[in-house]
Amino acid sequence: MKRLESQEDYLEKILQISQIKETVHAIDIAREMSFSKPSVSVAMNKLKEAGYININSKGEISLTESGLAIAEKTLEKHVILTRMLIYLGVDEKTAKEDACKMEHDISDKTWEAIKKHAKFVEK
Amino acid sequence: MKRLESQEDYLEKILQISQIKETVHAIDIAREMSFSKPSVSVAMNKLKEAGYININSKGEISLTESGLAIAEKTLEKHVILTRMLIYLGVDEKTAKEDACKMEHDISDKTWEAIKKHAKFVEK
DNA sequence: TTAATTAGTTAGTTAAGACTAACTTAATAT
DNA sequence: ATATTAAGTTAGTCTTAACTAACTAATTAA
Repeated sequence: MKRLESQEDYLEKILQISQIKETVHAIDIAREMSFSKPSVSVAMNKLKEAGYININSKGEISLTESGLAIAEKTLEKHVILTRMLIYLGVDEKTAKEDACKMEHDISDKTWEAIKKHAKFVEK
Repeated sequence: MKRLESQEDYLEKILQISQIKETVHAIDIAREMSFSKPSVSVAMNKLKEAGYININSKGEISLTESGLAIAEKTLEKHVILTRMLIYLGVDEKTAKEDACKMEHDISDKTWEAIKKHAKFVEK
């Protein structure tokens, strides 16, 4: 089964929320992403089915090992791409928006190449 | 009306075909993009509706002024992004694939910034 | 001249991913 | 105790964009 762009976005957001909040609920995601509750509810069940998250009886959402791996990789892409675009002279808002779209399109090979270059640029 | 990723891909492909062939037919696009004839037929009618292409009685497809503008910009992004990724050490096949996805995500602001940097790098 | 191929269209299907409306259930406040 | 609010689910709708099946129309070949 192919991994989907929207799933990466949800997993990334779960990780981000978990970094600033004790527990993550569907409603937090809905608010953060400006999506409706049903959209998030349905998406969470798909992520659960796919083995990327667990949801306990209190509705608390946690990333599984595989979910965390995707979330971390996606977030890393987001952060570094944003930084690179800002470095190139793009304003922060635009940089974040574009990075958020680009992060899903970049293959592992390209990502390694970009990271190598980013490391060089950062010095 | 928001411009769609798939439309940019179609317009770019029409431009590419027109650069190597006298006339462009729906069937050429279908073959080039590995899409079914009906998919292309429907897509072409939407592009016509939107004013991006004309289709004459022989089924020959031509870009309008606005369609050409989008096609050229998209193709430019494709070419330069591919070149940049190859420069960064990505193999050609991967570079082309990733560039084809990324080209739709990049805002005008970011594109200007990247081009400026690309110009610098090319020297 | 009839048969076969080619190009294009129409109708209907599927899938992802958003939406609203309306429901349940649980917690909170009066 | 009852009413309200909050969280989550279910059902059904919409759009985009692909698909197959089946059609028309025009060209080409036997």
